[in-house]
Amino acid sequence: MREGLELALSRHGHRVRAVESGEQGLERLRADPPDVVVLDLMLPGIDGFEVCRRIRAAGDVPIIMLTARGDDFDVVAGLEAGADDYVVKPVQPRVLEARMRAVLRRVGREQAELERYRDLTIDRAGLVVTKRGEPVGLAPTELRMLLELSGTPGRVHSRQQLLESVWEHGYFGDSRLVDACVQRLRAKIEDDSAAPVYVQTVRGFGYRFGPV
Amino acid sequence: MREGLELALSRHGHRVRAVESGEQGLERLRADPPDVVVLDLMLPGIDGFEVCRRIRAAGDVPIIMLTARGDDFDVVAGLEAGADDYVVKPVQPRVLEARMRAVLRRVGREQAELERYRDLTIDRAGLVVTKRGEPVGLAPTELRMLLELSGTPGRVHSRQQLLESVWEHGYFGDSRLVDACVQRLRAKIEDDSAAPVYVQTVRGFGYRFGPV
DNA sequence: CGGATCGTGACACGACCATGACATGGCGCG
DNA sequence: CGCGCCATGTCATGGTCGTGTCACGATCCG
Repeated sequence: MREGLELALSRHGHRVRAVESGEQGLERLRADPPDVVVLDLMLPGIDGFEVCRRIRAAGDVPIIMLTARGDDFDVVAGLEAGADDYVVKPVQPRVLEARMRAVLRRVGREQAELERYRDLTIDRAGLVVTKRGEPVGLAPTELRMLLELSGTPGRVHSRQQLLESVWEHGYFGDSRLVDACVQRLRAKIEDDSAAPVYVQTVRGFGYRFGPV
Repeated sequence: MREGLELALSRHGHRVRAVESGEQGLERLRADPPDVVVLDLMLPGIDGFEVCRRIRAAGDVPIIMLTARGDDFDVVAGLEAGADDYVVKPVQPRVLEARMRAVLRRVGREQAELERYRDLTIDRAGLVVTKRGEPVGLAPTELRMLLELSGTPGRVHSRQQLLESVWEHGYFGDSRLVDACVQRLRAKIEDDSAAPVYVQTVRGFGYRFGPV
């Protein structure tokens, strides 16, 4: 069953690390904490409840328990031991995955695709930029500019390239418009706009997103 | 305690109807049978056992009893009166909820998986949306819009994407139609539509379901 | 030192969106 | 079959904020 679940979840894009006992699981947990733990109660060595309590004592990693069908005592004991949810065996990968997503959402750990650059994080899916955890209010064009530049960090983008990629409707105005936009962008994401860290000027050529 | 449980269970997506006496409960039961009854033994008027027997005589609604700690007599008498399970006071909402789910599963009435977002719960299987436990009357298009947005929380959906996914029959009208639909949706699920919590505007890009 | 390049701030126009009203059409109910 | 309600698409309005432009000052380079 373990191998079956590992295969099914892997095929759905999850990184799965399956272990064979509670001891291995706890060790693995210290080395590389996962986003969610799926814990069977039937274990060799220390039992599932004890594993659950130890995981809960060590941190707040969400836990989904696998229990035998109809064993109400296990369910209640499991939840009291600190589990976040339970799934009865035999388990369908689809159901387990739904519960995993629900639990992850509940504890607010939905794994977003976040890019981090020093104090700056960029969420391309949600179009949210945060600086030291605080969201930065970027205007649409400023945001497109940042996305374009940060899409290829370290590469210099000419003003003409930026005019075409950021201003989608073919634009043939003053290329100084790019300067103005960069300026406004810097004012919002840089600590000291006189010494920019993220959007750097390459005199005579254009702009570059750093640090590499 | 009644109000505390009502609040806690409502926040977990259950529709709760609390009453103050056995008579009220029995009356309510006839008018709108619930999926499960949580019944305290300490009641004004007719006592809990009698209420339990009458409920059992009227139908097969599952009953969970609240008993004083360690009172074995109550437990036995309660189960003989027809209760399906019991929980000792003081009761933790989490424990009660686990028992409720266990009992509902036993009688084959497990409710569908609910997604919770603050005061909002979404039942994708039953297509029911509730706000603070009260069902929200959404129009078909509004519901599809909410399901589409909340399917990938935190992700920005462009108006074009929404037109294609929510209005299945390829639609090429004014994309402002999306605005109107969002507006109507907000009026029903947001506390303050001027400061939306669930459906957020991302100026220049589209809409996003939050909270992140 | 002079010219080119870039940063900075001000400002006015316009894009973008919320909001409400209104016409239409579908569906249920009598 | 007719009526009425509700959902839906369209439009107009108003307000907010983003954006393009300009002028001036700072800075860098030859």
